[in-house]
Amino acid sequence: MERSDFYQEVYAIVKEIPPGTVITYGLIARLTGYPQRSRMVGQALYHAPAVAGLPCHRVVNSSGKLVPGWEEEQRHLLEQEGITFRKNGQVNISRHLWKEILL
DNA sequence: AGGTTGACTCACC
DNA sequence: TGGTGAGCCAACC
Repeated sequence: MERSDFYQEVYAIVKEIPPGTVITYGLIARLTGYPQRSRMVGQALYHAPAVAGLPCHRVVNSSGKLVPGWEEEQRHLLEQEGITFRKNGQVNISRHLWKEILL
């Protein structure tokens, strides 16, 4: 499996995340068939071309934390979709997780 | 070639 | 709940 293939799979999954839901790096890694590569999912998104128009603001880590250095704008985008946050500023994952993909 | 780094996660305190 | 430490893996010095 080439790096670009893995990246493309990640992008394909992220592209399908419905508005108003979120998903974690670990879950994306699982869906690609490489459950140990959660860190690589982050790399893929970091290197994702802006023109791809991916809803990468809907990807958060397993504790609900936002992307380092992008918290403010990301939070706005998520709030516009109806995502709610906890007191500590982290996404309320249990409520908004994209569950359909787990079936 | 070997050490460091990070958009991570899990198991334990 | 929240913090910490170990495991993780490919990219990048």
